[in-house]
Amino acid sequence: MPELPEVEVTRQRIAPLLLGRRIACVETTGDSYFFLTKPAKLRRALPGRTAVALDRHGKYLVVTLDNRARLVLHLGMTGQLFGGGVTSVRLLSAAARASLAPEAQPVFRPDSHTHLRLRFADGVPDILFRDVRKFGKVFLVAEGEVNPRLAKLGVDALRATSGDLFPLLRRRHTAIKNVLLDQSVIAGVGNIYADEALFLAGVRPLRRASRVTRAECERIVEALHQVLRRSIETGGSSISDYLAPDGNDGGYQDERRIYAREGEACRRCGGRVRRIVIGQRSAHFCARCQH
DNA sequence: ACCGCACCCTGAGCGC
DNA sequence: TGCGCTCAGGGTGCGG
Repeated sequence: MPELPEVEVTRQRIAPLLLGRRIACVETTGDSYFFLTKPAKLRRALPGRTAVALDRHGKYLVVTLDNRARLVLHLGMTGQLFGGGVTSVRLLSAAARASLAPEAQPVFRPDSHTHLRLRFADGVPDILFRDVRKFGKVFLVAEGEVNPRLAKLGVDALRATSGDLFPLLRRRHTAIKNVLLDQSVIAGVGNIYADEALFLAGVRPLRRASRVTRAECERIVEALHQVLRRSIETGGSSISDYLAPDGNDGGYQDERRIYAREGEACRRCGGRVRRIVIGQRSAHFCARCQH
Protein backbone atom coordinates (compact mmCIF):
# COMPACT_ATOMS: atom_id res chain seq x y z
CA MET A 1 0.00 0.00 0.00
CA PRO A 2 1.45 3.35 -0.92
CA GLU A 3 2.57 5.40 2.04
CA LEU A 4 5.09 8.22 2.14
CA PRO A 5 8.09 6.23 0.82
CA GLU A 6 6.16 4.65 -2.05
CA VAL A 7 4.67 8.02 -3.01
CA GLU A 8 8.11 9.66 -2.82
CA VAL A 9 9.70 6.96 -4.99
CA THR A 10 6.85 7.40 -7.44
CA ARG A 11 7.40 11.16 -7.42
CA GLN A 12 11.11 10.82 -8.11
CA ARG A 13 10.63 8.41 -10.97
CA ILE A 14 7.62 10.07 -12.59
CA ALA A 15 9.11 13.57 -12.48
CA PRO A 16 11.44 13.12 -15.48
CA LEU A 17 8.56 11.69 -17.52
CA LEU A 18 6.27 14.57 -16.68
CA LEU A 19 8.05 17.85 -16.06
CA GLY A 20 8.34 20.27 -18.95
CA ARG A 21 6.18 18.15 -21.22
CA ARG A 22 3.04 19.53 -22.80
CA ILE A 23 -0.04 17.38 -22.27
CA ALA A 24 -1.53 16.59 -25.66
CA CYS A 25 -4.49 14.42 -24.72
CA VAL A 26 -6.14 12.97 -21.62
CA GLU A 27 -8.04 9.70 -21.42
CA THR A 28 -10.14 8.68 -18.42
CA THR A 29 -12.66 6.12 -17.30
CA GLY A 30 -16.19 7.29 -16.46
CA ASP A 31 -17.59 9.21 -13.49
CA SER A 32 -16.87 7.66 -10.11
CA TYR A 33 -15.90 8.86 -6.69
CA PHE A 34 -12.31 8.24 -7.79
CA PHE A 35 -12.64 11.50 -9.71
CA LEU A 36 -13.37 14.33 -7.30
CA THR A 37 -13.13 16.52 -10.39
CA LYS A 38 -15.39 15.23 -13.16
CA PRO A 39 -13.33 13.29 -15.68
CA ALA A 40 -14.90 15.29 -18.51
CA LYS A 41 -13.51 18.44 -16.93
CA LEU A 42 -10.04 16.89 -16.69
CA ARG A 43 -10.17 15.91 -20.34
CA ARG A 44 -11.10 19.49 -21.18
CA ALA A 45 -8.79 21.36 -18.82
CA LEU A 46 -5.50 19.47 -19.05
CA PRO A 47 -4.59 19.33 -22.75
CA GLY A 48 -2.25 22.15 -23.68
CA ARG A 49 -0.93 22.48 -20.13
CA THR A 50 2.65 21.76 -19.12
CA ALA A 51 3.66 20.42 -15.70
CA VAL A 52 6.19 22.71 -14.03
CA ALA A 53 6.55 20.98 -10.64
CA LEU A 54 5.79 17.65 -9.00
CA ASP A 55 5.62 17.78 -5.22
CA ARG A 56 4.55 15.42 -2.47
CA HIS A 57 2.50 16.42 0.56
CA GLY A 58 2.17 13.42 2.82
CA LYS A 59 0.72 10.76 0.53
CA TYR A 60 -0.54 13.26 -2.04
CA LEU A 61 1.23 14.01 -5.31
CA VAL A 62 0.71 17.56 -6.52
CA VAL A 63 1.37 18.48 -10.14
CA THR A 64 1.67 22.24 -10.61
CA LEU A 65 0.69 23.29 -14.12
CA ASP A 66 1.90 26.26 -16.12
CA ASN A 67 -1.39 28.09 -15.43
CA ARG A 68 -0.84 27.67 -11.66
CA ALA A 69 -3.65 25.16 -11.33
CA ARG A 70 -2.71 21.93 -9.57
CA LEU A 71 -3.56 18.37 -10.48
CA VAL A 72 -3.64 16.31 -7.30
CA LEU A 73 -3.27 12.53 -7.18
CA HIS A 74 -3.66 10.15 -4.26
CA LEU A 75 -2.75 6.50 -4.78
CA GLY A 76 -5.12 5.23 -2.11
CA MET A 77 -4.61 1.56 -1.37
CA THR A 78 -3.96 0.08 -4.78
CA GLY A 79 -3.02 3.02 -6.96
CA GLN A 80 -0.15 2.60 -9.42
CA LEU A 81 1.37 5.43 -11.42
CA PHE A 82 3.80 4.54 -14.13
CA GLY A 83 5.21 5.52 -17.46
CA GLY A 84 3.90 4.00 -20.64
CA GLY A 85 5.91 1.15 -22.09
CA VAL A 86 6.51 -0.41 -18.69
CA THR A 87 7.00 -4.14 -18.81
CA SER A 88 5.94 -6.17 -15.83
CA VAL A 89 4.24 -9.47 -15.23
CA ARG A 90 3.12 -8.12 -11.88
CA LEU A 91 0.72 -5.81 -13.68
CA LEU A 92 -1.17 -8.70 -15.21
CA SER A 93 -4.07 -10.60 -13.71
CA ALA A 94 -3.30 -13.97 -12.17
CA ALA A 95 -5.03 -15.64 -15.13
CA ALA A 96 -2.98 -13.72 -17.68
CA ARG A 97 0.20 -14.46 -15.72
CA ALA A 98 -0.53 -18.17 -15.65
CA SER A 99 -0.78 -18.40 -19.43
CA LEU A 100 2.55 -16.68 -19.94
CA ALA A 101 5.97 -18.14 -20.64
CA PRO A 102 8.03 -17.83 -17.43
CA GLU A 103 10.52 -15.31 -18.73
CA ALA A 104 8.12 -13.22 -20.82
CA GLN A 105 7.83 -9.52 -19.87
CA PRO A 106 4.95 -8.12 -21.90
CA VAL A 107 4.39 -4.40 -22.21
CA PHE A 108 1.49 -3.24 -20.07
CA ARG A 109 -1.57 -2.00 -21.95
CA PRO A 110 -4.12 0.30 -20.32
CA ASP A 111 -6.94 -1.85 -18.92
CA SER A 112 -10.33 -1.20 -17.30
CA HIS A 113 -8.55 -0.22 -14.05
CA THR A 114 -6.45 2.43 -15.77
CA HIS A 115 -8.46 5.52 -14.88
CA LEU A 116 -6.22 8.29 -16.12
CA ARG A 117 -3.82 8.47 -19.00
CA LEU A 118 -1.81 11.58 -19.84
CA ARG A 119 -0.54 11.55 -23.38
CA PHE A 120 2.16 13.80 -24.76
CA ALA A 121 3.63 14.41 -28.17
CA ASP A 122 4.13 11.45 -30.48
CA GLY A 123 6.96 9.22 -29.35
CA VAL A 124 6.94 10.53 -25.76
CA PRO A 125 5.93 7.90 -23.18
CA ASP A 126 2.53 8.52 -21.62
CA ILE A 127 1.73 8.40 -17.91
CA LEU A 128 -0.81 5.94 -16.57
CA PHE A 129 -2.70 5.95 -13.29
CA ARG A 130 -4.15 2.53 -12.51
CA ASP A 131 -6.16 1.73 -9.40
CA VAL A 132 -8.03 -1.54 -9.01
CA ARG A 133 -10.01 -0.64 -5.90
CA LYS A 134 -10.51 3.02 -6.76
CA PHE A 135 -9.61 4.21 -3.27
CA GLY A 136 -7.29 6.65 -4.98
CA LYS A 137 -8.26 10.18 -5.87
CA VAL A 138 -7.76 12.64 -8.71
CA PHE A 139 -8.76 16.26 -8.53
CA LEU A 140 -7.93 19.66 -9.89
CA VAL A 141 -7.35 22.71 -7.68
CA ALA A 142 -7.64 26.12 -9.34
CA GLU A 143 -5.05 28.83 -8.78
CA GLY A 144 -5.61 30.41 -5.38
CA GLU A 145 -8.19 27.84 -4.33
CA VAL A 146 -7.70 26.30 -0.90
CA ASN A 147 -8.42 22.60 -0.98
CA PRO A 148 -9.60 21.27 2.39
CA ARG A 149 -7.98 17.86 1.92
CA LEU A 150 -4.57 19.41 1.40
CA ALA A 151 -5.09 22.20 3.90
CA LYS A 152 -5.71 19.91 6.83
CA LEU A 153 -2.56 17.83 6.36
CA GLY A 154 -0.15 17.97 9.27
CA VAL A 155 3.62 18.36 9.00
CA ASP A 156 5.21 15.94 6.55
CA ALA A 157 6.54 12.90 8.39
CA LEU A 158 10.09 13.38 7.09
CA ARG A 159 10.18 16.88 8.55
CA ALA A 160 8.27 16.19 11.75
CA THR A 161 10.03 16.70 15.06
CA SER A 162 9.10 15.50 18.52
CA GLY A 163 8.40 19.16 19.22
CA ASP A 164 5.61 18.97 16.64
CA LEU A 165 4.25 15.67 17.85
CA PHE A 166 4.54 15.63 21.63
CA PRO A 167 2.10 18.49 22.40
CA LEU A 168 -0.50 16.83 20.18
CA LEU A 169 -0.08 13.47 21.91
CA ARG A 170 -0.87 15.00 25.27
CA ARG A 171 -4.38 15.90 24.11
CA ARG A 172 -5.25 12.58 22.55
CA HIS A 173 -6.70 9.70 24.52
CA THR A 174 -6.80 7.21 21.67
CA ALA A 175 -4.10 4.63 20.88
CA ILE A 176 -0.73 6.05 19.76
CA LYS A 177 -1.07 4.01 16.57
CA ASN A 178 -4.26 5.90 15.66
CA VAL A 179 -2.54 9.22 16.16
CA LEU A 180 0.40 8.24 13.94
CA LEU A 181 -2.09 7.32 11.21
CA ASP A 182 -3.95 10.64 11.54
CA GLN A 183 -2.84 12.62 8.49
CA SER A 184 -3.78 15.91 10.15
CA VAL A 185 -1.15 15.24 12.84
CA ILE A 186 1.72 13.84 10.75
CA ALA A 187 1.25 13.41 7.02
CA GLY A 188 2.50 10.37 5.17
CA VAL A 189 2.54 7.59 7.77
CA GLY A 190 0.43 4.53 7.02
CA ASN A 191 -0.04 1.14 8.60
CA ILE A 192 3.31 -0.39 7.68
CA TYR A 193 5.57 2.40 8.88
CA ALA A 194 3.50 3.13 11.99
CA ASP A 195 3.99 -0.47 13.11
CA GLU A 196 7.67 -0.47 12.16
CA ALA A 197 8.37 2.80 13.97
CA LEU A 198 6.53 1.75 17.13
CA PHE A 199 8.49 -1.50 17.18
CA LEU A 200 11.82 0.31 16.86
CA ALA A 201 10.77 2.78 19.52
CA GLY A 202 9.67 -0.01 21.89
CA VAL A 203 6.16 1.40 22.32
CA ARG A 204 3.04 -0.76 22.05
CA PRO A 205 0.56 0.40 19.41
CA LEU A 206 -2.34 0.35 21.89
CA ARG A 207 -0.67 2.72 24.34
CA ARG A 208 -2.78 5.77 24.95
CA ALA A 209 -1.19 8.70 23.15
CA SER A 210 -1.42 10.85 26.26
CA ARG A 211 0.67 8.29 28.15
CA VAL A 212 3.61 8.38 25.73
CA THR A 213 6.58 10.03 27.42
CA ARG A 214 8.68 12.73 25.83
CA ALA A 215 11.61 10.32 25.49
CA GLU A 216 9.38 7.75 23.80
CA CYS A 217 7.97 10.41 21.50
CA GLU A 218 11.51 11.31 20.48
CA ARG A 219 12.28 7.66 19.80
CA ILE A 220 9.10 7.31 17.72
CA VAL A 221 9.94 10.32 15.55
CA GLU A 222 13.52 9.15 15.15
CA ALA A 223 12.32 5.67 14.21
CA LEU A 224 9.83 7.08 11.71
CA HIS A 225 12.59 9.04 9.99
CA GLN A 226 14.81 5.97 9.93
CA VAL A 227 12.24 3.60 8.42
CA LEU A 228 10.87 6.12 5.94
CA ARG A 229 14.33 7.11 4.67
CA ARG A 230 15.50 3.53 4.42
CA SER A 231 12.34 2.53 2.57
CA ILE A 232 12.80 5.35 0.05
CA GLU A 233 16.39 4.17 -0.48
CA THR A 234 15.24 0.64 -1.21
CA GLY A 235 12.37 1.63 -3.49
CA GLY A 236 9.48 1.32 -1.06
CA SER A 237 7.50 -1.69 0.16
CA SER A 238 5.70 -3.96 -2.28
CA ILE A 239 3.53 -5.84 0.16
CA SER A 240 0.20 -5.95 -1.62
CA ASP A 241 -0.22 -3.92 -4.78
CA TYR A 242 2.45 -1.28 -4.79
CA LEU A 243 4.81 -1.24 -7.75
CA ALA A 244 7.42 1.34 -8.52
CA PRO A 245 6.81 3.30 -11.74
CA ASP A 246 9.19 1.00 -13.60
CA GLY A 247 6.90 -1.93 -12.82
CA ASN A 248 9.29 -3.52 -10.36
CA ASP A 249 8.84 -4.37 -6.71
CA GLY A 250 10.34 -2.19 -4.05
CA GLY A 251 12.83 -3.69 -1.62
CA TYR A 252 11.71 -2.63 1.82
CA GLN A 253 9.27 -5.48 2.37
CA ASP A 254 12.33 -7.68 2.91
CA GLU A 255 13.54 -5.41 5.71
CA ARG A 256 10.28 -5.33 7.63
CA ARG A 257 10.76 -6.08 11.29
CA ILE A 258 7.17 -6.46 12.43
CA TYR A 259 4.47 -5.60 9.86
CA ALA A 260 2.49 -8.60 8.54
CA ARG A 261 4.73 -11.03 10.45
CA GLU A 262 2.06 -12.42 12.76
CA GLY A 263 3.18 -15.64 14.40
CA GLU A 264 6.77 -15.30 13.18
CA ALA A 265 9.75 -14.73 15.44
CA CYS A 266 10.55 -11.21 16.63
CA ARG A 267 13.82 -10.17 15.02
CA ARG A 268 15.07 -8.76 18.30
CA CYS A 269 14.04 -11.25 21.00
CA GLY A 270 12.73 -14.28 19.11
CA GLY A 271 9.27 -13.96 20.69
CA ARG A 272 6.13 -14.43 18.67
CA VAL A 273 4.89 -11.40 16.73
CA ARG A 274 1.28 -10.62 17.66
CA ARG A 275 -1.46 -9.08 15.60
CA ILE A 276 -4.36 -7.11 17.02
CA VAL A 277 -6.94 -4.78 15.52
CA ILE A 278 -6.88 -1.08 16.34
CA GLY A 279 -9.32 1.28 14.72
CA GLN A 280 -10.38 -1.31 12.11
CA ARG A 281 -6.75 -1.87 11.09
CA SER A 282 -4.28 -4.57 11.87
CA ALA A 283 -1.45 -3.70 14.22
CA HIS A 284 1.61 -5.87 14.79
CA PHE A 285 3.88 -5.82 17.79
CA CYS A 286 6.14 -7.82 20.07
CA ALA A 287 4.89 -7.94 23.63
CA ARG A 288 8.40 -8.46 24.99
CA CYS A 289 10.09 -5.62 23.09
CA GLN A 290 7.29 -3.06 23.24
CA HIS A 291 5.76 -1.66 26.43
C1' DA B 1 -13.05 18.34 20.41
C1' DC B 2 -12.60 13.81 20.23
C1' DC B 3 -13.61 8.91 19.29
C1' DG B 4 -15.21 4.69 17.08
C1' DC B 5 -17.19 2.82 13.28
C1' DA B 6 -19.43 2.13 8.53
C1' DC B 7 -18.48 2.78 4.04
C1' DC B 8 -16.39 3.08 -0.72
C1' DC B 9 -14.15 -1.24 -3.99
C1' DT B 10 -12.37 -5.57 -5.97
C1' DG B 11 -9.17 -9.51 -6.08
C1' DA B 12 -7.15 -13.16 -3.43
C1' DG B 13 -7.73 -16.94 -0.72
C1' DC B 14 -10.46 -20.00 1.54
C1' DG B 15 -14.00 -23.84 2.55
C1' DC B 16 -17.37 -26.63 0.71
C1' DT C 1 -14.44 -26.37 -11.25
C1' DG C 2 -16.96 -22.93 -9.14
C1' DC C 3 -19.56 -20.67 -6.00
C1' DG C 4 -20.00 -17.62 -2.01
C1' DC C 5 -17.89 -15.86 1.80
C1' DT C 6 -14.36 -13.03 4.28
C1' DC C 7 -10.62 -10.09 4.42
C1' DA C 8 -7.55 -6.15 3.37
C1' DG C 9 -7.21 -1.04 4.10
C1' DG C 10 -6.77 5.17 3.30
C1' DG C 11 -9.60 8.49 4.02
C1' DT C 12 -14.16 10.57 4.79
C1' DG C 13 -18.12 11.44 7.23
C1' DC C 14 -21.40 10.32 10.55
C1' DG C 15 -23.45 9.70 15.21
C1' DG C 16 -22.46 9.46 20.04
